[in-house]
Amino acid sequence: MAHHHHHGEGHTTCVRLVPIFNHLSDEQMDLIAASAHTRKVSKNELLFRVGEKDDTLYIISSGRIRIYQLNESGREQTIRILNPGDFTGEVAIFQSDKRHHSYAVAALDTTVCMIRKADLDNHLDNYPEITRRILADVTQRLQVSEKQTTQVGIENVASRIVAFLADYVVDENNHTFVDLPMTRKDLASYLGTTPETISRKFSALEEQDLIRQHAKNRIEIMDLDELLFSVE
Amino acid sequence: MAHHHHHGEGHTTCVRLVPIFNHLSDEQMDLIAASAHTRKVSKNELLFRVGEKDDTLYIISSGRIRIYQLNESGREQTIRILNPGDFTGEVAIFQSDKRHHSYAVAALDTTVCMIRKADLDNHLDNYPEITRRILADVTQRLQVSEKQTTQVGIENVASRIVAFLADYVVDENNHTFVDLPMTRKDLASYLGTTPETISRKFSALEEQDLIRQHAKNRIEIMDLDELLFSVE
DNA sequence: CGTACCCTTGATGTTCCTCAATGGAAGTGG
DNA sequence: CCACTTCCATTGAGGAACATCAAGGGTACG
Repeated sequence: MAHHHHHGEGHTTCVRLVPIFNHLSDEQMDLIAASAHTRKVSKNELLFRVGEKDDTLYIISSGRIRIYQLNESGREQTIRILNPGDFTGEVAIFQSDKRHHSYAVAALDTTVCMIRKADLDNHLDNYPEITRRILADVTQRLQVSEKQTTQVGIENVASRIVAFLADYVVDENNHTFVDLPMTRKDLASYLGTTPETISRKFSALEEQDLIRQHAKNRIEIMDLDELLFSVE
Repeated sequence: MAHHHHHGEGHTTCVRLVPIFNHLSDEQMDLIAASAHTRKVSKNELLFRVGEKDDTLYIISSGRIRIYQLNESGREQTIRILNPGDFTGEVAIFQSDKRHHSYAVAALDTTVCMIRKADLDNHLDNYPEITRRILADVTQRLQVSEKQTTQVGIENVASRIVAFLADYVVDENNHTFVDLPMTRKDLASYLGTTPETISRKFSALEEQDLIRQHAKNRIEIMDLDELLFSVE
């Protein structure tokens, strides 16, 4: 282990952070951490882009990564937001096509740790449970992605916004709040619409006294049930 | 093995059909087939529905299954079409929530073979490679699902249709054809639109001499590049 | 202190959905 | 095999939802 100390503590931290590894013993996690490398990505910097060859598993140590796709006219569809403990890089696992099909950009200054496929394969052989956990995670993501497709495909924008808000509510002192984890532009991209439409829908919900916009990204939900009902 | 012959040959057939098992030896596949059960589903019959508890892996032996979701107003979003050799049932693998989040309906008279989670877990323990292959498949499906989200989110209907057609082209005698694997209604559901809009877009493409509609589900592509270009 | 980006609101236009009517194909039962 | 029903596909008319273009003010950041 000692010869890896020059990498800093980041590896150990992020390996312990992520559910696919944290069933292992400390010694086992240290072994995995030893195979990891750290990369810092500044806000707005790309971690990878469409078409790039890559066989790396990325684990977010701190910060935030946004995964998106792009069409010919330049419009973005945000696929996923990665927070600390989340990982991506199924490209490294799915063998027959190792090119990225999405862009990954840092939404904040971010630190990721990376494990190369050769090392990961070793770990998977040694600890088959890791494969099971990755499978559980990817399966969960598939569910979320299919739900997103359905939302974008058959719900109107108001419904999509409300469904999104409902996923992010937290309760504080008998009040219900949502702290938006992204700008309206990014929210629009995630919900398959435009910032202008997001803005208008929020205003409309506020006029109906269903929500109240406090700070820019802090929204109070007056009555969640009523809000959900209003868009059916 | 002999005591399983009364199940018929279906099990063996479908276990051999599916890429997640066909790396195994005949004897190993026979063992897995022995744990499978067969179910016949008539056209338009549901295989499972939203909210049902279930811990089964379904492998399509023959026929076709359509997976879809439903919103409160009754609109359908088709998520996936399963053909022989395809499987579904990640619900059986992802542990924490074992309820279906989609409906599965037979688009044709269909035979599926089913493996229960307890048996599957056994197989996964005995042959870790199966987990890797399932992971590869789910990862691939995640890619497709994310692409579908992007299509539905930021492309107009004409683009979605053309992208869909491009995925299904086959060449015959110097002509390019697409045999639509479903009705326009189902295609509309898959593309997040309505049958009327599908119909109109096809007519428009035909007026531009980009396609020609022969039999109901047989479409000739006059020039694929031109067709792709026309919607950019 | 300026610049750039984000958010909001208005005016306008397009896309696509909804409702409705019709013709045709496929399936069903006599 | 034909009459009947049912579903599918097409086309039209109308309208709703949303995108686009444009301009304004607010805010963060160098």
